Amino acid sequence: MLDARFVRENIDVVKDALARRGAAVDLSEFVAAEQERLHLLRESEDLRNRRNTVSEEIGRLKRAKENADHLMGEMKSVADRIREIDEVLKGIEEKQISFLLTIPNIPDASVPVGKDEHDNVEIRKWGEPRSFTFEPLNHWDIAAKHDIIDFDRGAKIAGARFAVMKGAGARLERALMNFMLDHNAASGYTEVFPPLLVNRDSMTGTGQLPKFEADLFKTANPEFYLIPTAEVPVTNLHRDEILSEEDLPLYYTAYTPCFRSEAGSYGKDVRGLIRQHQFNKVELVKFVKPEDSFAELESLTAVAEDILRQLGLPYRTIVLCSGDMGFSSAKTYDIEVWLPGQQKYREISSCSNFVDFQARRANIRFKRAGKKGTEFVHTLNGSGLAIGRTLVAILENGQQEDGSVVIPEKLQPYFGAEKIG
RNA sequence: GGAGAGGUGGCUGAGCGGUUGAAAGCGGCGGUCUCGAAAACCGUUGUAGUCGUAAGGCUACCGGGGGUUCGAAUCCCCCCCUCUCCGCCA
Repeated sequence: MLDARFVRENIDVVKDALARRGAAVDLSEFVAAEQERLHLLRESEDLRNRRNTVSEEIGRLKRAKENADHLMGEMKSVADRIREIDEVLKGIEEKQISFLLTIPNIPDASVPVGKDEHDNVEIRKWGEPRSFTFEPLNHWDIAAKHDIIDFDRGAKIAGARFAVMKGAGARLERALMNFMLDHNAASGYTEVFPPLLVNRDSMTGTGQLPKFEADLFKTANPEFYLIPTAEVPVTNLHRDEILSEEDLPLYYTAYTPCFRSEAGSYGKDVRGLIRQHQFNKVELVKFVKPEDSFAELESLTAVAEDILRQLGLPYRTIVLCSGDMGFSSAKTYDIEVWLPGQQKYREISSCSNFVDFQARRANIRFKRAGKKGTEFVHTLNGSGLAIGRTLVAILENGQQEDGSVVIPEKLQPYFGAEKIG
């Protein structure tokens, strides 16, 4: 969420920034409401001041056994007027907050301006896509050959876009989870295993709500939301907290299943493991001081990239253009892994700096030693990595002419074998 | 699921209708003392909004939301959370 005062004092900055995102937002109504709000706020506070003073006087009179009826009568009407104003004020504030909650973050100046994914800019590339002496298969064909992913039974027991991992497939899923967690922990991230169901406040804190309710799964009674990413519970770890300067930076890593209804994505990646309603992911989350956050984004992205290097999977890193970034992000790098089955780089990680956008929503602050007041922390996160897609990449990149799949060396101790088949 | 207890400042803990933004203690910060430190003593120590160039003023906040009242941390209603006991369960 953007700061109301910042918006009213920087209308043009906000307007320009949102235009770069392709979001044409009309701020005039907001600004008018803001003026009205400040006006009423002053009136209400003046009246309260009067009420406080006079009420004290009434107390004094009563203790002295003197009559205070005329003052009490006057204060009754003052109280009524305060109630009236506050009701209007409350209406304005609610409207403003729900408006601000739907305004996306301002892109950082270093983000390339662009309309959609075609305007993203590649900034790094690692590894060479392997040249095959045979026609490389899609992961679902490889999986079928070894009977390690059962899409049909996934559909039977749950529905479309659910899969059952089986035998070496299940084992590979587990091996990747442990490998990634160990890797991230060794990079200085504290491992956490959070709740997978969260309340509405948490979803609002990280920006999923109120705007993207349709993308989420939700329980009926009592009402909980299934997390679409560990970013939600882990970032909300410190919601409504004031951290001290020496606590920062905080680094967390978490494995969780992720649940996404992905409304509107139908027709895309209908086959295979790429787009599922439930998938596993290891996440990286940081809480940092504002002046460090862009350097912290670089180092976070480097940790995620290193996982792919350890696994020997070719990838490239792109910086998302202003029009393609997520709602809450100020700057995002996507890491894309090479998939021979598709002859394409596909997203396997998304690393973002949210600056103070989530921190303001979730009220996560810190206090500098020796300084008065508090500041919002900056939050960041990135996948490190999406497990299902990593598994896809291993199957497709490791496939051999005889149909077997070579497991990356660093993963073999976790997997317990050198190859599948 | 049933029964009970409770949620107050960084922490412990008083207050239960009128100088209470909140006693007291601990902690933190500054100072006196000391070669230095400890102890002791003195002072200070919440967050946010708003007005103001500033100094500072005002307003709000005692789990959250409503209500009663001239006035609420204190009274009433609803909700949330924590703890204890019983039941059930991995």
